[in-house]
Amino acid sequence: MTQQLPDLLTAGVRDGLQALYQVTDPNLDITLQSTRKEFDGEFTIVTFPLTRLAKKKPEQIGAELGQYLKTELEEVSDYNVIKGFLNLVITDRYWIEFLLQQAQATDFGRSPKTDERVVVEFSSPNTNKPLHLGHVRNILLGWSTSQLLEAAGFDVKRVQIINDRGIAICKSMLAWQRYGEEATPAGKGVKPDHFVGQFYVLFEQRFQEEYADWQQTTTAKTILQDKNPKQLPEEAFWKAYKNTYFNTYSALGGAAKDMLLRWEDKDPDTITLWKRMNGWVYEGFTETYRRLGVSFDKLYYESDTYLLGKDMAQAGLEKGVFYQKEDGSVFVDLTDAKLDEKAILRSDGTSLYITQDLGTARLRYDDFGATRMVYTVGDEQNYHFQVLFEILKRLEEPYAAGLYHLSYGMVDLPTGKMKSREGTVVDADDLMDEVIQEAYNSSLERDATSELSADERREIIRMIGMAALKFQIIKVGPQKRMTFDPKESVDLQGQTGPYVQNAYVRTRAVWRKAPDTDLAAAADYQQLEPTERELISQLYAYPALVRDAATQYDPSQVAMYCYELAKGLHKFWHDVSILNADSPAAVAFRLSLCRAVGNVLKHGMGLLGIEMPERM
RNA sequence: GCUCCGUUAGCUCAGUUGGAUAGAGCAGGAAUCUUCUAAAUUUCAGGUCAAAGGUUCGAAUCCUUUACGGGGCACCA
Repeated sequence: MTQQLPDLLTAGVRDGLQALYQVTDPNLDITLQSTRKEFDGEFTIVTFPLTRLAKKKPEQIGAELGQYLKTELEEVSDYNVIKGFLNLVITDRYWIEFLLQQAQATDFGRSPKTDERVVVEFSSPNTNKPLHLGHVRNILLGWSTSQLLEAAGFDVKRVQIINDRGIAICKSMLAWQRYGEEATPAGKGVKPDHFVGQFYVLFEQRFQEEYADWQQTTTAKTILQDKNPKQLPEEAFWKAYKNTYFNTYSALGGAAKDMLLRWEDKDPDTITLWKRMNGWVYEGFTETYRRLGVSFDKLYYESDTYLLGKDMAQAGLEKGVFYQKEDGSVFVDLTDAKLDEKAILRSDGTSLYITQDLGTARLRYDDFGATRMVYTVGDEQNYHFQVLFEILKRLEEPYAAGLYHLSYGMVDLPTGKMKSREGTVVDADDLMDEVIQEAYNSSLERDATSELSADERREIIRMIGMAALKFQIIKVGPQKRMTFDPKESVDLQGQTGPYVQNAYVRTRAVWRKAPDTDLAAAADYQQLEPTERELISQLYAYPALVRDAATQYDPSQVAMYCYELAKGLHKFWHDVSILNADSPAAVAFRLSLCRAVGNVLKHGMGLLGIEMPERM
């Protein structure tokens, strides 16, 4: 049983083609796929592409090849042919031995560890407001991908870069300084990151008031007349003009910019205030991360890294990858890679966003020696990462071949885009509260956990709510833009986290009832029921699925797999009796099957950061 | 204007390197709890895979054009 079935079968097909038709093309691509549910068998060979080589009809090839494989391979018990499809049935003996010998292993699905190191970046918030639904998708995606890479054998380091400086945090600071009256989160009883966010919102409000007043001045009226060539309606014009107003006329805008300058000059009072307010934010973030069940190996702060990368700019110049313009600015020409010319340093020699990213990449390599780096960042930055990776490649950085932008689509609400200015942002903490409340409401109709303590029940309800939320988000492929309805779409039934949890709980319940069963009898089990055969072949596919999902950086595949496996378990549960089965062999075998399925469900959901309760 | 991405059932989503009659869940109709947890199972209904053309034995999948939606095109981040 050392050789995997797909390899064994394709090798068998090659042998068969040679024996039957004298075909020996080593480059021949044999199409092997898993058999659809409505047909008998577990693996299917597509014979259409073979017609040219064998010079026979697909049905005939299927029949001849099927007979050959049935005779030559002990693992193949039967076959059937439908048009150009040869469906192969694997013997019960093979499946039974696989289940009892391999699928019971606690490390089933895990690849052997290598010492290849990968850095996964995710979350990377700004420090001016609390985390919201968009961050939640980023965090769940980044976390589950990091788990997936770990299961695939990599040594994973999880990091985030915290955008702790800049004009945004200065707005919150200014608002607190002017209107906060020395208030503190503890004093107000508000979660500290939300507290800071309130001042960010307050700044925006005051700024809008100031802007509205200013629009009545004669200066403003002149501007509206002179600088509106497209004849936009007044409201639209002012909306478009807002940035210019902030930067040129606004007193509040000026004050915020002054604060940023003082921060850059390391003014002690400004730094003290900055540290204090960021401290509040980190306290709040820590709590949110804890509830989400994620953690990091290292945090990078933009205040430490925003000047990095100048040495990379210098190195690039020396290598001739970059060039300097007359005004002193440094550029890279990527037009031959179908990208643009991109600035690396300003004419005054200061860094840009991309410069910083070059420096940070190098810093991570120096910190961890990672040969791969994954950036979990929204798809609006696709172009930025193309440019970044291309530059790093040209600089011949040692990790350049292992860079990956884990790009994901925006999360929309049923009402449209989330917009912080319009107050339509779904807050991460509120969202978690809501789903857990929903799980609680739902639990009131049941009594399966009534004999447990209040604490234990609360813990189970928390797990169910979080599973619903996480599964809902992770099951959607990363690159896809998704719609999330915070009220209605957190279902607890059907294709959901709790559905999978329930399947696991069933596998545990049956074991609680029969803890001392002698499992040795399982080896005597002879004939598989259809649902058993289905479950085992699903288990069989798990290790390859984890590897594929990891190479594609796609946790949604694991989510879909867990759902399908849970569905198989539920059907099995409905169709056959476990503890009251006909023979001791059947009881032992089915208990073993339950254990293997339970292990895989727990492992797979664990990769997604979803916990499994013992009861629910 | 240039460029990238998306469009599959009323809604939310799957759909492997091109393969069988395009699949799930929710919502709607109908059944199934004295038996290992009914957060389950079974069943009915629901489709011009955005549109047109092309390649192929075979296209939701690859190519071209179009429509609609979104992103990106700073010495911003």
